[in-house]
Amino acid sequence: MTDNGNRPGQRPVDAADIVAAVVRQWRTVLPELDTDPMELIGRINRSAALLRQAEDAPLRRPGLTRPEFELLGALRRTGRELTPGDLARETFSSGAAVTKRLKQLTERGLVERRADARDRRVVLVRLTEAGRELVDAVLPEQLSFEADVLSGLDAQERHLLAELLGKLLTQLEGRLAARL
Amino acid sequence: MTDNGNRPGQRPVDAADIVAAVVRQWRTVLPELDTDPMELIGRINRSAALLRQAEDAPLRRPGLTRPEFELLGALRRTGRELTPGDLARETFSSGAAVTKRLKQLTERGLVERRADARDRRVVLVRLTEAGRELVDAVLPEQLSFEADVLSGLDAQERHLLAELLGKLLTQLEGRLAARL
DNA sequence: CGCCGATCATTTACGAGTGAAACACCTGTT
DNA sequence: AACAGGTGTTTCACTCGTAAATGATCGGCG
Repeated sequence: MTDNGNRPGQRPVDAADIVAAVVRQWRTVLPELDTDPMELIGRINRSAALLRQAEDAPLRRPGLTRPEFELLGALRRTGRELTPGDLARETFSSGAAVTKRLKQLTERGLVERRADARDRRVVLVRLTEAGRELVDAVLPEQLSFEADVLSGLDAQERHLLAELLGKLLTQLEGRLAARL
Repeated sequence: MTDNGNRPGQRPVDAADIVAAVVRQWRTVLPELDTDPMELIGRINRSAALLRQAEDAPLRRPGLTRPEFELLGALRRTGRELTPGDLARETFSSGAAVTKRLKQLTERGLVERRADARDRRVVLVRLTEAGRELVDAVLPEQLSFEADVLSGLDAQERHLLAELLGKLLTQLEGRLAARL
């Protein structure tokens, strides 16, 4: 494939991103360090931070935050009513956070709560018509915006990257679930 | 060309990670959606979240948060005194956050502030001896912990992944810098 | 020299998330 | 039937981050 002068003892990375610069600094100060994990984890974190910062442009227009949108999205894609507990699991946030978001989204008329008939502890949450319409309107914009942001990579690179991250994620999910 | 049916093995989408499951849900509900960006961005975000959640184990022992450690690391790897403004740029956080962290780290005796002689607006921050020792003690542990977390991928996959993310990051940095 | 806009750090007010406690309710056991 | 323990949701107290305002200082320009 690409031979980028992968000489042993010398690193293949002449990349221009910030993480590469940071790693170079570390190596000049503490040369015996194994900096490999930084190159990967640092880049994942940094990419996520950059994406989070910019990616939400189409969401901000209707005044949504990303966690709010993910909550609405979970309801939309499952197609059924979900409990706050379900939503906490689906969006990987605490129950308390879900309660707060539900409060706001209810006030805006995007979701509705109703009591469960059989078990009165549980609350069932569903999208209102307005909520469903909002998700259906925003999601394509958001996806096209994201596609644009990712357009610096060609389709093959994107798929390869997604595949590798999927593999990593599968491992992490198993490994970290075990630790909890 | 995107015949991404549910045939296992043909597309890389038979992955078992959570993002794949989410994408599958979206496709059954809104089949006309181009879900490709989700597979990539979703996985980046989710990986970052999972890593953040677990990765900091060696940091917590000495009672450090990750942002605090990154501040100390910036001082250690540059080898010079930095101003709060520098630190804000290096750690990608707001100036106010840096001020708060400096307060705590100063109280713990890990960093020191001193006034700049030429320009009395600026403050120069440096590691104390204890701070330097702490970074040097914790960093190898942290890196080895991270290497362990990443061990589900083999070396070749890790390097390929790091390389692709580096390319993405380079693009994002340019693109998003332009938007600000 | 003295003012004016710019720059740097800090303070302030506030919003959002978290873990733990509180509350309501269910279920199996005696 | 009553209770004990478990589960689901909400509330509470707290921490952390941010944006905007504040205060101090610099540099240039009339």
